[in-house]
Amino acid sequence: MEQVAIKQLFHNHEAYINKEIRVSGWVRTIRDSKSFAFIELNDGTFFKNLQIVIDDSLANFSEVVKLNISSAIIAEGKLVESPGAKQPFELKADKIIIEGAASSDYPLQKKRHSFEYLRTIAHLRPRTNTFSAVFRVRSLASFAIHKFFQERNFVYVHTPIVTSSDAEGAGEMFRVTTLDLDRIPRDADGNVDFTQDFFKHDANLTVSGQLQVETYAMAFRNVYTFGPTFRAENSNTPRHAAEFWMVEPEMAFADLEDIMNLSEEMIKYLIQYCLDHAPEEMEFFNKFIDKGLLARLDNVLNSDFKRITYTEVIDLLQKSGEKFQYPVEWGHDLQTEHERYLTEKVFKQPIFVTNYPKDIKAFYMRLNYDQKTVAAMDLLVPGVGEIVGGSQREERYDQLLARMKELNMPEEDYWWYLDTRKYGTNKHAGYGLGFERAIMYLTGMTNIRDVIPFPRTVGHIDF
RNA sequence: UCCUCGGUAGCUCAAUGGUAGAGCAUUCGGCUGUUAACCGAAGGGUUGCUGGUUCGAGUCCAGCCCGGGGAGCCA
Repeated sequence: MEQVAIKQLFHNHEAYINKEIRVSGWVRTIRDSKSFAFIELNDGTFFKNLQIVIDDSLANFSEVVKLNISSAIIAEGKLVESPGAKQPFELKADKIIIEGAASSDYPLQKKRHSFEYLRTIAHLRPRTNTFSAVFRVRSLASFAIHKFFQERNFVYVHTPIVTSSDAEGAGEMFRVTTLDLDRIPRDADGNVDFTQDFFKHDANLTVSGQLQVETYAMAFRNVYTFGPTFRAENSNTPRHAAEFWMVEPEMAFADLEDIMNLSEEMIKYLIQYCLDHAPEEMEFFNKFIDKGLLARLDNVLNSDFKRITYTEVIDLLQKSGEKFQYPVEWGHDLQTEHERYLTEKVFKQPIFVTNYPKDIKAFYMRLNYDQKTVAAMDLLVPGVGEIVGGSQREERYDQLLARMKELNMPEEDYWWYLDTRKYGTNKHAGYGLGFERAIMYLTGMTNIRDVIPFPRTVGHIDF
């Protein structure tokens, strides 16, 4: 007898109709009467459940109808057309094998739970509709990222997770050490003696693979990283996590315009891929999580992202007549309220804001000819905020070194980075995409903790 | 870290300073095509913790703990 995945049934049930098949999975719900019952079975391969019909001719009928939700069973029988309106077919089972019954204290009920509660049972929440949909989309989106870049001949580079220095001042870092914290070795000056540590040097978890990946762009031309990133910031918001994934493409012989085009194309590709490969899940999000989701994604697919300079944004905000809590002034970074006003009130679509003042951006960004701004871009989207941040890099050796000295950065730590500007430098550019923020945007989920299987945030490292 | 809202049964939520409740889940019973099935019954509570005000506190006050949202920082 053929073991069939429920996904196969939904995609091609004609091939199985009136045939004997075997399925296996977890019970989502059982509706029973005196002499017959319906079981909704989910086998993990598909968002929808298979309805199984049983009657009391089944040897273990009375035992089966008493099973609790999430019990694991194997069912054998004939796939038949269903008289019920809500499903085209169902399994008329003549044998149910109980693999593992779920005990009666199983915490998930058939009605809805709050996301807050589900976070406390992160090991069980993938069995719910919402999280099943979220994490299938997350999987598809990861694959789509690779597919997008591989189709364009980008080389995937594994940049290090453990690093020796604060790569770009991107944030507070997690320290990596094997030193005995109860007996920390000190040098003559009383500082921690890292020569006795594992690497004979202080070490941290990466906050970005950008500097390393730039060196590979100088060899392979177009490259990308896609991996975990760590920030030890004490930020407690629905958009921040201590461990998250980032996609960082880098292109040689490319400028700001090129990476804006690339990231716009990438976002659209991601959306299209998920719509094509998880239509049931996307439908579910649209119906239960975010009513305007599909219309919004459709709008994104069919429009060009707006591009506007920082200076124009400041002008626009100042002339808007809108009351902002924080003053709008050239030289200050845009506040969340400003970004929201732009994306949600004015443009209602993703926008690139470009050419920020150099003093509010990172040292490696290319200085524009006005000497005041750098060739940077942020992609802002309604509801989520900044989803992509990128720039054309400062490829001029003297210019880069001068900027590093201005910021009192230890030149000797960056000798290898500076070398790229000595040996065949060229204009190049790249960006970072916050993968979880992209998932939030794709699904309509509003908390980053609900798009990471086991989220790590300040004070939380359960599971 | 700051601001703000909240914490009542396993879950989702009610309860004017005066006997702590419902739906779902659980257990038991009923029901011949259900669709978060339905009908009946039962069990289930130190109302986050500590202290205070009061004849009387789930409700008012203070401190603490935990959670949500907003801000900062960023992706």
